Amino acid sequence: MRRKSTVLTQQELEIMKVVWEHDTVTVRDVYETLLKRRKVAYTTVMTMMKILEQKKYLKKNQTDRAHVYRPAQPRGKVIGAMVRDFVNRVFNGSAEPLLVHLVEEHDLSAEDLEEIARLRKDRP
Amino acid sequence: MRRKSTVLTQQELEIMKVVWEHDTVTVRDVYETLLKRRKVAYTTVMTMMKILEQKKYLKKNQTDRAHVYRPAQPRGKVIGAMVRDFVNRVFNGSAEPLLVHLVEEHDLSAEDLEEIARLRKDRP
DNA sequence: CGAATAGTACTAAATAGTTAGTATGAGACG
DNA sequence: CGTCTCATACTAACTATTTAGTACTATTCG
Repeated sequence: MRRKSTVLTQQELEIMKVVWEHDTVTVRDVYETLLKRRKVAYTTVMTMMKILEQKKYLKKNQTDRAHVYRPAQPRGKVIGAMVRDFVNRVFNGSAEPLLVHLVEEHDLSAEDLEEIARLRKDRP
Repeated sequence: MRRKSTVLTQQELEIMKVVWEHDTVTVRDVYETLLKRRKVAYTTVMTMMKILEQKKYLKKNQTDRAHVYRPAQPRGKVIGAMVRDFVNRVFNGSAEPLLVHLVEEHDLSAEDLEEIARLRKDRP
């Protein structure tokens, strides 16, 4: 089936989170991790992981019995794309308004911000 | 049809952006604004606005000929909910990693951050 | 060996979201 | 007054995403 979304969809993200945590996984690994949180079928996880492979988020290599999957792209890059997509869609591409929301609605102190600012200065 | 998403979907957001810009709109107003950007049918816009009314994002009052819609919730509140949802889904609820992404991937200077921090200090 | 187990591929279908057509009615207007 | 225009309600259908069943193959193990 053709997929439209360029960034990860909700369920794809859930699976990628598990993959990034473990770095190297089988379908069973992901299945069992997800099962702890919610009911899901093994084949559902398999289907999603196949889609993720087609979309170049995962790569697999046949080790012995089961396929072994690993991330095809670093976490930071993928999440970064999601952030950029969100900023584009919701804030028409400008990050400042999002910052303001974060400061107002989450408990971010001035100190948090200063620390980030410091980090920014160190790596210009 | 039953809707699942609690926050605004992509197309719902596009329409709400137009509504917030104008504050008081008819279906035709929104339709014509959207048309400038992409092909869309009048009835499509109408359907979406009806859904938005059901979801309590819009309220309408029959003024004379056409229904007049206005936002049922302030922009900041709705966008804030979207930000919170995003932070929950992508960052498991913690805002700091999102901040780091914003700093690294968008062109946010240390000065920007300091200004936000100042704003934060003024309104604790 | 032969049954149970674990894995994959292929396929189907349910759910969510988006788009738009058709019927219908009320007011404008020649 | 009959017709044109614009608006709505209802409905249908398409696309995207998610979920999972079934058939088949290889491996394990008593």
